[in-house]
Amino acid sequence: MYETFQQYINNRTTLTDAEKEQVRSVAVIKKLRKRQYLMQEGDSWKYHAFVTSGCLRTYSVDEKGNEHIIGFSIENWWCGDRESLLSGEPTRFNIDAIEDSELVMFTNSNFEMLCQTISAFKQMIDSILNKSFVTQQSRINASLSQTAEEKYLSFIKKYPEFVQRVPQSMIASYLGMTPETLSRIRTQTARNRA
Amino acid sequence: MYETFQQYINNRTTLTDAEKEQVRSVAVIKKLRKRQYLMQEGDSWKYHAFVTSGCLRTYSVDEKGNEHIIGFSIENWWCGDRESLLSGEPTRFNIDAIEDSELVMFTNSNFEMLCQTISAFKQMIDSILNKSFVTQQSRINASLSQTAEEKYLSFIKKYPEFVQRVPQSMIASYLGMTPETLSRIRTQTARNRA
DNA sequence: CGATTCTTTGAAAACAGTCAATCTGTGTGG
DNA sequence: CCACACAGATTGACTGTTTTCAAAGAATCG
Repeated sequence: MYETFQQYINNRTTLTDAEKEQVRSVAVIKKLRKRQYLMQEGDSWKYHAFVTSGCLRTYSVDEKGNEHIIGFSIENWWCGDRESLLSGEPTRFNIDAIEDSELVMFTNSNFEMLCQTISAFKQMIDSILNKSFVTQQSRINASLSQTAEEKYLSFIKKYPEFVQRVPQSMIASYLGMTPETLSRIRTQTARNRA
Repeated sequence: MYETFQQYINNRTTLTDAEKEQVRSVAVIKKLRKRQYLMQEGDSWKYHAFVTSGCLRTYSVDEKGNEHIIGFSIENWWCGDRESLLSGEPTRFNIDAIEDSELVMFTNSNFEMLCQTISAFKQMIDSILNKSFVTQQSRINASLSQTAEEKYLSFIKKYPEFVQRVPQSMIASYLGMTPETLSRIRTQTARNRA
């Protein structure tokens, strides 16, 4: 529902009614069924996508066929592939829906037009990119400095909402371990708490 | 030398002489001796720093005292901590010089002033942040999907200049392995080539 | 040269991955 | 409403990789 995206904007910046309407006029609603792809490896990605409901995952597939989850996107998150968007090259990643989902999408050219005409909009987007950068840096630091158990404990602390909604095997993939390892970590930490 | 930074700008955008002068007028040159800190854990970081010569590393130190290298910065790279810059919180990271180095620095407020007054400058900075984001995402994907050996081979392919300049133990830290493991990987791959 | 730093090597221990079997819960069709 | 199928989670035994600790060997710098 577009209302979710409107709320998101209202919480972050102030636009005039005309500007709000300008944004809305170029937004496209997209619905995805569970397991449906938003983007597949090899596609050329030219959008900015905002999740209003549901949950998606972005992942790569290596030569052995193993999936590696780069990120999850639930309501009020953006998703897509900046690499392909910037370079124009086909994407190395896949995005599919873990739950039935709804998105608000903008083509890149419309999105850039919005950024150029509405400076408050541009500022909001800049701020989001800055925060995403910091989040990624934290994840890199975590991957270097934490043990498997610490990674899991940090994850459930930082993203408790995902634990409920995302299969454990996908959380394992996001954390860079096998589902078996994560399962053993969980029984171990549960034992230690008791 | 400021000339290096001027060249960097010239290669990426076009500024009028007045704009160039405006940038130069707020730039501060900083020299660092090898092993000297640019930033220490707990500092509050309020700059944008560009390396004109030398080499620096950004790293965290965990509870056990182990260092984990988040990144290297050589000439024509930026360095600093966006997390502290955005949040105002003290930084979790350290930056020090691996070689005698020279930087061009801007306070955050001067830097924002430049972005606001010179739109070409702002565009250049936006483009850099976008590219950094993509680079970070690649690194996250690599950390999830590659074996230790693959990580090392990708690294020397992507950053051959670092291999010459940075101690192996620091490359190991950057790649998330111990120096011993990296050393063994190197002798192994050398054997396989022969 | 002497001191320091970095790299290599070895052996043992800790850790995570693989493969296979079993268990659990959910949802669907008969 | 039950039984079955299926996806996901757990467990066990085994293998392989990486870390740890310790010591010896290069390389670099004042």
